Amino acid sequence: MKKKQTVTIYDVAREANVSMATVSRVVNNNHNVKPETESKVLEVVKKLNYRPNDVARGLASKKTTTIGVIIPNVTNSYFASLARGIDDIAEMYNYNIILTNSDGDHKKEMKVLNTLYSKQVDGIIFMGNELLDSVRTELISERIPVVLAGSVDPQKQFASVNIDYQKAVYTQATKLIEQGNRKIAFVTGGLNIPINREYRLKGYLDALATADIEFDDSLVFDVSNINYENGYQLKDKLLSAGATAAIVSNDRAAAGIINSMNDSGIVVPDEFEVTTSDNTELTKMMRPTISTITQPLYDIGAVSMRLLTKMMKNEEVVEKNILLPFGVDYRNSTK
Amino acid sequence: MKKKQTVTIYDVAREANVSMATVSRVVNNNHNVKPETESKVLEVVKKLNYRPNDVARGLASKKTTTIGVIIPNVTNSYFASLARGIDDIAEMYNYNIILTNSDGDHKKEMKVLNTLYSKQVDGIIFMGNELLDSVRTELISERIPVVLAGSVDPQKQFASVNIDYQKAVYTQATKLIEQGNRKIAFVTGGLNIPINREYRLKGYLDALATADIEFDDSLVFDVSNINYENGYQLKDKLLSAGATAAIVSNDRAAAGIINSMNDSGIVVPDEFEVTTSDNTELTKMMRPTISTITQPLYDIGAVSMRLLTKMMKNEEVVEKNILLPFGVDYRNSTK
DNA sequence: TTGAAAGCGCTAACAC
DNA sequence: GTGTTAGCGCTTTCAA
Repeated sequence: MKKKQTVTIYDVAREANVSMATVSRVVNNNHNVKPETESKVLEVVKKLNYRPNDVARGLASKKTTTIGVIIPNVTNSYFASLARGIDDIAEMYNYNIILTNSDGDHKKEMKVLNTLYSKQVDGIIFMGNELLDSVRTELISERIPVVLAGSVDPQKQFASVNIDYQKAVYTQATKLIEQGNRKIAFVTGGLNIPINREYRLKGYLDALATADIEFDDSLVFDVSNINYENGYQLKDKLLSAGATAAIVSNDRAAAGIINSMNDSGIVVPDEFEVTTSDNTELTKMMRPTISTITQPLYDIGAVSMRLLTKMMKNEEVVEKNILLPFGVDYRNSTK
Repeated sequence: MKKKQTVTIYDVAREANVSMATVSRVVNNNHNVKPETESKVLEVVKKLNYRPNDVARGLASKKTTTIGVIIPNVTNSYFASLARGIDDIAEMYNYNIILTNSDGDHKKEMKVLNTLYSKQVDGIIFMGNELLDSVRTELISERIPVVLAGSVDPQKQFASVNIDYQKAVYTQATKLIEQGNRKIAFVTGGLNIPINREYRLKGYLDALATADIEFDDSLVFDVSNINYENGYQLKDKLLSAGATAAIVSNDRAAAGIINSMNDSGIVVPDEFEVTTSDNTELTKMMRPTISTITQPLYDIGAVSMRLLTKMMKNEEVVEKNILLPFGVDYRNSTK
């Protein structure tokens, strides 16, 4: 397979009897070109089937119109939804995304950042549960715009787009309390992670405090690798801790808990209530359907990308830590 | 935010008292360099924190170590799994992927292909249900390697990685027939799509023929936009056509059918059996769990990428249309 | 084993 | 409004 012979800006210039600079102006919609010249150039562009080489452009202009997206795992529909929002807006602004999976592994994050920098990306959207110091340092080292999407940074060092997780959990917990639950389990994927420790857990604690319920730390379940299987395994512990409801921070884990309850004859929601937080499609497909925080996942991605375009173009950014509105849907896993 | 001052190969050369060519050789692991020279250069590289500029490299070498991945929708876990396999192998071979969503829209596919070509990608992995002629033409026009992942091309014009869909459906249908079903619905997302028309449907017909059951076309349900909701709506039609089982080509649609059956008191699998084909996580989370073809999704992506690396390096490719082994898992949506 | 030098295809001053 | 020209940072002959 022989590679196609490429048509360059020089070929167009020669054929149209103008200079390369003029062709460049036309191709880049620079208006300082006489209409007749422009149409002549355009004609030749079409005739020769000229397509600008973005790599050469990138080298000359130091802009690649490519951004890096670091995602723990595309296979996780929470992140996939964000990625979709990002890509759509990127396309709208003529950017492309280089997508890389990190598995939330800091070594991989470091490595990936380095290759993204080598590729001269114009900006970075970072998703991850945690921002290790080394990664943080690396992230600012190149001095290109960075936005955290659906990922919190308590230090607020970076621009970010999220919902108010603390308030969301507070709302869920309060509702469960109003329904008579006094022992509500809090199931989370690692309290070492800021989003869980600094926001979700606080929302839970706030609700308890408001209702004058004493905090019982045996009701906090810190499941480091939170997934369906681990959720499924959790049933006995939940029950023996005396919990009558659970606030879960991951849809698949919530599904696991519900299935394992039902599989052993415990009726959800009558005997045990469950709420979750991502509103992935799964929450509607499960029986019972799962009550959940409704996060605008696509929008979090979309807004992140929009914010990044502003930063890349040095436009004014009024608020760099954006909180999008959220909802709480009560479905059939709660009374 | 001022952009960081960049260290170039020239800086390293000067500081190490060698030529740019030598630095280039060292950085690229070209072995024709005296060990002492090499270590001296490496030292300076480290000291100056030199990082090669891939854009400049790409311009000079005409290789970007970046490939384009065209995917209908990352949000669909079938494709997300493929994408994950692709990215992992890409990383292993030091490639990055530019990911773009096409929604299976041919206009978008054309547009995206053009921007990928502008970005000088070294290869393309294409996913999509259908290969329109215009897209086909565009796909070969640039003469760079292309692999279809989880996407068939009856004309076998492109390299591809798939499973034997015909045989898979044949296996499922035969099993349902053995269990006594005579009226088996075939639910598919568009017979205009080759994979459904040329492979899946044929597998279904083969099974009927083998069992000497006459084909009844009122049992074929052509749902163009196949998803959970449309599956859910299908129940009445399925029942009034007299079907006692359904072979569905999409997990979410199968979930919809099952939920709607159960929601209206029809017991799956006792009164109606369902099989599906993607083995996404959902099939295990549903109650009843769904019997399904088990496709090695991750591997399809991984093998596609591996194949592409071979093509990009002009290595010999023994078989360009790869069929990976599949299985059929019988779970609780069948007797 | 090393260096010199010519590009790769484009943009961006700057000059006219 | 248009052209000239000097790079952008690197790879790759070719020659030594």
